[in-house]
Amino acid sequence: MPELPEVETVRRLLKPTIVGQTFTGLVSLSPRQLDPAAPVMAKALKGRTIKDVQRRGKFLILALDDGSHLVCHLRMEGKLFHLAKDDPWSDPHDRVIFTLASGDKLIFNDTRRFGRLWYYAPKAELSCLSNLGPEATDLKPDYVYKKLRAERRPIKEVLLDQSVFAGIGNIYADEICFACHLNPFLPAKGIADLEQASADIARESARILELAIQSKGSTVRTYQAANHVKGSFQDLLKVYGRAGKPCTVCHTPICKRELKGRGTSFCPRCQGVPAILGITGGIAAGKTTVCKILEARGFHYISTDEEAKRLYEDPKVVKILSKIDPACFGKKGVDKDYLRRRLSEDKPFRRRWLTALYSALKEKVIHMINNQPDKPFAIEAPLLFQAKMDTLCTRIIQVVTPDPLARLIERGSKNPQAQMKLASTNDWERYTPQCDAIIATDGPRELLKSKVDDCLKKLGI
DNA sequence: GCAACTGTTGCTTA
DNA sequence: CTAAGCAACAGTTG
Repeated sequence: MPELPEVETVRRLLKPTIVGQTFTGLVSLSPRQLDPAAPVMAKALKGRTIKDVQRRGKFLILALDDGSHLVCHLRMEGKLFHLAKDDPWSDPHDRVIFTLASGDKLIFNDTRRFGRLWYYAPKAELSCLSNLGPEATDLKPDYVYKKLRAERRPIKEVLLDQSVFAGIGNIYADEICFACHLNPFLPAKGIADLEQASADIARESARILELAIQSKGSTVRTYQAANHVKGSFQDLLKVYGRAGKPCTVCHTPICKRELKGRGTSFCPRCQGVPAILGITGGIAAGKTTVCKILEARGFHYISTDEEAKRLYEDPKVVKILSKIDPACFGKKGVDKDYLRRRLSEDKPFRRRWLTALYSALKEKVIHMINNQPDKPFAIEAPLLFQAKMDTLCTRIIQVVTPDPLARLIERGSKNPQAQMKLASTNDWERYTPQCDAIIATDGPRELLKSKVDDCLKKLGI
């Protein structure tokens, strides 16, 4: 449970139960998490009394009577809690058990073993804290402005940087961006009114984090804190974990896409994130035509079919796909005939191949969008839902045509029946309920243009 | 059963 | 130098 409010909650719970208690030793069940190693730490701690429990960013600090310190970082799922003398608690994920003179124990429990504990001798510099910026609850607008002014990284990435602001993690970074009406993907220096934004960030960080502390932090996932204390701030979150649900302010569906490997939730409308339109539908429905119209309206166009073709030239993707079946790649790229046969004959192979391909495709599309976070996009994706790109899109438009076969013939297709048969695996009708709008491409082109414009207006874009 | 996802961070690689 | 990717690890969810 590890952002600033959660760590502060642990500190407040811990302090009254362990201050005044004296260490007698420790049992380490996970050697790599201690620095220095367990025997050295045990010897140093023996006989030391806990004077205070402090916090710096996401670090917990036990100040000891001789001026030495025990510092703890919980990382993803670490828990540090007090155990009364006769409590029979035991758990396979207990990593360090500190024994106390009273018979009580201090338990460090950590399923994923990401957490760390450091011991610092008296007068030693607490080096694990030395790169921390100011507390996120106590920011000066001037400082924020100075830090952001020359910053090319996306604003959310900067918020997560502990050397700039200490204590903000993924949940609260998203919440702060929402509260400040900031596009989290935008380079910090590219924010329109940076002075205003800096003041907003200073104010909202403190407000949100302190509110979260009052709620004893956020308890997300099914995770139950070992100290029996559950936070309730998850109920007050406006964007984190709410992808697909309506914004509490404007009712636009909350979107989610990756930034620096972290899921990022946001309200496209409240936060001024340019629209990402998903254009889907069956074969020869007129998706490209609609996209061309959108392009003329200022949208950047991505064709997932084109991008998928290019993926086969990307050495990284080839490496991943080769693992599934190396024989798919000859000396000169993909062996198309062989691949086609495998895809049609071998179901498990097909599933594995397509998931890998879709995942790479989605990553590529996200990359393209994030590189131009101030531009709206139209993504043509016949298999939008299968490739799980639907949450990426602020809105999804389905393009339909009454007679795709006729359209194929019109286009001069050599074997329209075969193409229709091939395309039948895309059962796009199944996904109609999940689309925000439907555009029929029958009728003249001028009419289509006005249909597209009406649709944009109706969707509030 | 497999693949993707998860609250963090720091080290390696391009 | 920066930026991205991965590793550390274990569990849950679709």
